[in-house]
Amino acid sequence: MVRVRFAPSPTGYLHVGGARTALFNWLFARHSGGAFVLRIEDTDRERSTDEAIEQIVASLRWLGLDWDEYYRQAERHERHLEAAESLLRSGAVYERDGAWWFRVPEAGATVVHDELVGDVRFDNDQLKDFVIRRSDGTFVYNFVVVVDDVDMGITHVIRGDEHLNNTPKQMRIYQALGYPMPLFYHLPMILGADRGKLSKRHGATSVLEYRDRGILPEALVNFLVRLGWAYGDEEVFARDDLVRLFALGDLNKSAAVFEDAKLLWLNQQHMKRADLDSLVHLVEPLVIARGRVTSEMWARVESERLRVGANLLRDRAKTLHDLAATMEILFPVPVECEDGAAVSETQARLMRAVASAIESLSPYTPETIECAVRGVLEREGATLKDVALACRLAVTGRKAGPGLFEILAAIEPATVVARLRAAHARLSGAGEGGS
RNA sequence: GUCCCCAUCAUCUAGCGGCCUAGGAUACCGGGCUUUCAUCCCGGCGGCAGGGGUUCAAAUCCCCUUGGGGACGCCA
Repeated sequence: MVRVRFAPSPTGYLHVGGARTALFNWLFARHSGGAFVLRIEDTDRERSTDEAIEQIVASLRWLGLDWDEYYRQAERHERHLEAAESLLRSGAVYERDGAWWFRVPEAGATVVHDELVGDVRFDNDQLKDFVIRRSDGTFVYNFVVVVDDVDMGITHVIRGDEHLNNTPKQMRIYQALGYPMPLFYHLPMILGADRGKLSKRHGATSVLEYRDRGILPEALVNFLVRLGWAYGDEEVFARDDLVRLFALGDLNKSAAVFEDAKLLWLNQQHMKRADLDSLVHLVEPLVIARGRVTSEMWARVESERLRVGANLLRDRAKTLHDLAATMEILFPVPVECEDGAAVSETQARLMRAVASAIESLSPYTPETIECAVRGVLEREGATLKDVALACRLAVTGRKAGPGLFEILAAIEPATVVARLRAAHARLSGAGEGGS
């Protein structure tokens, strides 16, 4: 039975590097039908905070990484003390200045068998005796991690590269306690664009920041898993695919740079594939948060209209915020025109004609709208190019967007007609002294 | 400084001795489609860090150099 754990220290938010470590552990557990344990490593009472725990939990939940067991390391103090006392009795540990020190022999070497990196040899003379229990009575990471991993039956320790140098110390503890060792996998780091340690100056590093930027969790998961793992030439993976295909043997051992461009592309890909109702549901609070559409207005628009609109608009959005911005036009709010081409008097007249032609259309569909508009154009001797931009601008406020007939059909006819007439009045009214 | 790890296009990667005059993806640049933008499709640009070996044959194995990263806490 596979048992793995993710063991963050609650000293800050969950960053994308930690999230990827958690993801690999979770994928391996789910792929193998094993257990995924979340263990909060809060033995440093100075730096651990409850807020950090809440942030980490919220991040994992948002990513969809569910755990089967949950532990707080600080709550296992009695058990740690018991293990440490046995080492004190056996002489592997001695007390000095109130702290408990683990004795490391100077001769020989300790070889770490890492399943990813291979055998790594550390000469023991580099290892010095180290503290396992502070003088305040609390225990130190290198000791408790071993006791907990053994007690929790962890079979595979999959963790960040920075722990490779700690592993020989931990191995000595496994040996002193007479415990069997798990398999070790030390993952390469995620770097910033300058190949340095990923930090704030590279942009967002917190998982929750990506949520707030309108990234879908499945897109972040897809992006992170591809930092160090590949399945042939495949790029876009649904969560189920990952669980099915993931294998530790396919992990890469070189560090990867985190770059936003591909994440945004993946986000678009996942938005294109997303269930429409879910997408509409996700974008609702974002639209309302923009301040122009109220929740009452949202509730009044038929859900089918929202689905159709979201479907048309999602091909043009990299993030949920992009989608929210364009979804606004589906509601009866004043249109704010971006700077556009000048609209001629002819175009203004045509818009009025279009408004009348579609005013009482039934059914009101892209096909019937196209038919009506083309009828107007034919009578007026104009082409679609003559009115498309003007109508689009009048109705959506933008120069670019979905096909004209599709987007007109997605908006309530009364709103469309009102916007066309308002634009006509604004344009021709100026010449007639205003009205 | 000491120790450890890593090294294929700008970036993510495929490659696990012959299938490689190195494949895919993002980004970028062209073209197609279209009422516009996007999606989509087609094309282009672009890489095995350098040097030694081993081998009939090396991106793939070994060594050195260089470069990058990490660890050296009574942090995790």
